[in-house]
Amino acid sequence: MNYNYEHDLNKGISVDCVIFGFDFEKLKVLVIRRKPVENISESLVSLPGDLIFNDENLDQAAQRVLKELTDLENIYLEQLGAFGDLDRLSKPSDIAWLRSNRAQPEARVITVAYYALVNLNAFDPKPSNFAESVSWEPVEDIKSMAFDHLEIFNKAREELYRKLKIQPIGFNLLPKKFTLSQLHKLYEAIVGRELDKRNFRRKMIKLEIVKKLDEKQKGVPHKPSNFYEFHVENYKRLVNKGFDNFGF
Amino acid sequence: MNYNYEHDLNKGISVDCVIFGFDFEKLKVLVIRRKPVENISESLVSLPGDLIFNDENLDQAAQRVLKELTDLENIYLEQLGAFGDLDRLSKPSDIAWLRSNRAQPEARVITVAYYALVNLNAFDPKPSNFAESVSWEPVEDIKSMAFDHLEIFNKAREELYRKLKIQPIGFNLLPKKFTLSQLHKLYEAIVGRELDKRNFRRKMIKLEIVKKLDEKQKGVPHKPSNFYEFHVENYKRLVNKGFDNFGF
DNA sequence: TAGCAAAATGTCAAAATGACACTAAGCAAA
DNA sequence: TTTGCTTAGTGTCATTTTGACATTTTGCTA
Repeated sequence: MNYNYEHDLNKGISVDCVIFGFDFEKLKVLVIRRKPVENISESLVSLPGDLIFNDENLDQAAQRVLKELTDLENIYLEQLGAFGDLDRLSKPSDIAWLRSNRAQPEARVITVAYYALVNLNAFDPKPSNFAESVSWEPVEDIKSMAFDHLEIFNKAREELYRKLKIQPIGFNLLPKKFTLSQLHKLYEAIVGRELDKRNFRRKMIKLEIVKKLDEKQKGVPHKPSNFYEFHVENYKRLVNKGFDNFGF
Repeated sequence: MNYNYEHDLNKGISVDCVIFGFDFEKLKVLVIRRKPVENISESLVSLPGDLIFNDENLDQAAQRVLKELTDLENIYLEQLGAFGDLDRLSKPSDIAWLRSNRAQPEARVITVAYYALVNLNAFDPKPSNFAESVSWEPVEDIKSMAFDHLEIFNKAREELYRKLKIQPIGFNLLPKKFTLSQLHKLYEAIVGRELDKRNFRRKMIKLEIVKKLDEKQKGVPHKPSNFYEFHVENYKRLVNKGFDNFGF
């Protein structure tokens, strides 16, 4: 799984991935802990990321690196942007790590960040390479990260929120069959506040992005919820077109 | 104006700028023509862009490069994203140019693109460095560009359109005093189709992003238009908050 | 069979949208 | 001085969308 000996490593460019998952309760983000170095005990979480190869596109690099560190693959990653501040690798604990992990630890490195939304239950992350552990952390618990990853993470959250306002969301985060309550919770988790249940359902139904199925929850100690699935046609159309504001 | 001997050039990372301007008629984009090399006569236009230095941030690099090539400065540039496809520098005419302009013409280079909207009349671009000429071209006339600049340009136009839908626009493209017809034309230029005049005015006024001034056009052979200015407070608030869809 | 828990549903007033056509003002030419 | 040209500016109405709000339904469990 280590390609370093077969490819020409680009020592000035890395990729980092912000992977959001949803467990029907909270919005979470996939983070790794790096294997400890020297006598540095501090162990900030980081986003999965690494240097790119010179013979791969940025998108491919993101896919590869994510796979190498967490074993997740075939995830639709969207680019968030490039981060290249001069001080992005300047925390003492990060410098120590770079010294023991990089051929040119002092090199200036810019990173291209990617983000994705996934159905948390459909993936089973496993740490490898320099990742000691991988875990899903509730987004609201993330207070600090290695490198400039907190900045990247915050940007990704903003982007997610911006996206939510102009197109439907959830296709990649929910199972094929889901309930409107689950979709509702997902939106609330991203928006960060309560949304009126009736108005939410009305909107989703009017936009025709969901189809009601002839199947209900079973074994729940309350009125069972109806299952829905996404109306793929309409969903995609709205992703492309965006919700209309003011006719344009 | 050539910093190359004072700074450490990063040979793997460049920046490119998509500068949109508006002349009250058409939406335009700032392009340069490179000084010709060898016996290559083909002269595709390009976006102003060049390699970055290792001691500057990406944002700074974009500002500097834009200044060096076109003499434009103090422009608020927003990042569009990174472009790093393996074949982005593979057109024959581009290879010839790289050979005569770059220390490592075969090097893999990714670029970080920026875009901005400016009041075309407030700037007077002047070519320098490897730019032979600089000009404003109507966006609809752009059919091909050097490198992968057409792809970058198209992405920038999409981004501009996306932006228009969720926040007010025009603050940087119009003079301090402007007429609602000018704003209307600007929107039509970006959206690419006609927008109902009355509904447009109603919306702008209701959003309170413009303030009516006590001043009219003079010397026009028709009913003079009233001048307006932006309501900075409300404008900024809406830029941050975005237009609401569905309460979130 | 009583109680619990979450699902599901409807109404109404207010605001926003979209479609649509005529009058007003200033200048220029006859 | 009158007529014509050109763009600015304005209002209405029917329809749709929003936002606020409370009760009933269903299935399970004790």
